[in-house]
Amino acid sequence: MIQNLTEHDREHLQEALNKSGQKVTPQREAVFTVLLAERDHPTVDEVFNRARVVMPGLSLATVYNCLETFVGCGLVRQVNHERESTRYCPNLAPHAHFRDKETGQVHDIELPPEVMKSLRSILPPGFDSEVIEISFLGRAQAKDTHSN
Amino acid sequence: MIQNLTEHDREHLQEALNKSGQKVTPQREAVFTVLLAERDHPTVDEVFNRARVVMPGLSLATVYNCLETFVGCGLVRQVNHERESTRYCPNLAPHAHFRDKETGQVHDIELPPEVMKSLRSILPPGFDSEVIEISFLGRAQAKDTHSN
DNA sequence: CTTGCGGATTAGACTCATTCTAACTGATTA
DNA sequence: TAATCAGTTAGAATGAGTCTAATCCGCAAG
Repeated sequence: MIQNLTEHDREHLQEALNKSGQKVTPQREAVFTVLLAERDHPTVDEVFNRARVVMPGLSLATVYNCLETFVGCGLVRQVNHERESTRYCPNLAPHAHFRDKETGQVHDIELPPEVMKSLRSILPPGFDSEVIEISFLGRAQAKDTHSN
Repeated sequence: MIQNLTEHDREHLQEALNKSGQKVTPQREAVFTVLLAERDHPTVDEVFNRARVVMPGLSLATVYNCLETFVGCGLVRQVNHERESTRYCPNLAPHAHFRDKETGQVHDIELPPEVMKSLRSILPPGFDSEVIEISFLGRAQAKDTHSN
């Protein structure tokens, strides 16, 4: 069931949008709510279907727009795996993604700072990187703790 | 200019194909040759255009087929970046990819074993991974040493 | 030989995630 | 009230990749 945003999350949304000169709209709120409600790295279609329950007139194009906006102002991250549909993830802490070969589920894997550091250290001089993407493919036997 | 395969490379191709019960064909040879000739992570289209010079009748579908076959028998790796066209890379040593934001060029970054190890160590128990993909996005000022 | 088989190749149709376009909405400003 | 402008909308367009059905070709059996 989709809860409303907490006060804190609403502020977070508003602040991020305002900072890049954009407004909070009912559609953006709905999409953001969906993302926070079930942190299972949904595809655009999944977000669309979940959000439609709450806002029937919502269009797919708007979901694309909202998500792009959120990515642009740093509210969510895109997760790409091979050429599958892009997924979205509201976890902003540095983390890698683990994709279960069998279930297709995506799990967040925390990235300790020292690992980040050792990764950055392998770049030859002259290479300056802003974004590092790390993804594992394999099997997870874990009884689903949290699939963030 | 596209050279022929060296004896060594041809054997490598033949062995890998035979091992998975497939044959060396002129098309596969042409595609493999293109991949080895310019190790700049070409897209399927780029491979197609380069190979056509040497083999005019070659079809795009065949290039897709050949590349898929090669990936299947471990001859080349796929390189995906966001949702851009898939690129192909004949470098089999463990390495990460660095994508230049400006030029779009992809560079290989060597992955020392200890970094691989530290990466594997961040997986919680129960997570078992076969493939690790690491990609950087940023800017490289390096005067192109080698863009493998 | 020549026939038949199976893997490989081919052209073109198809799929489907994503992007684009042009019209519309609704809040805010002049 | 009119003009403006960001945001939304439906549907068309795009384009990488996949599928399909026909053909090709090398080779083993007759």
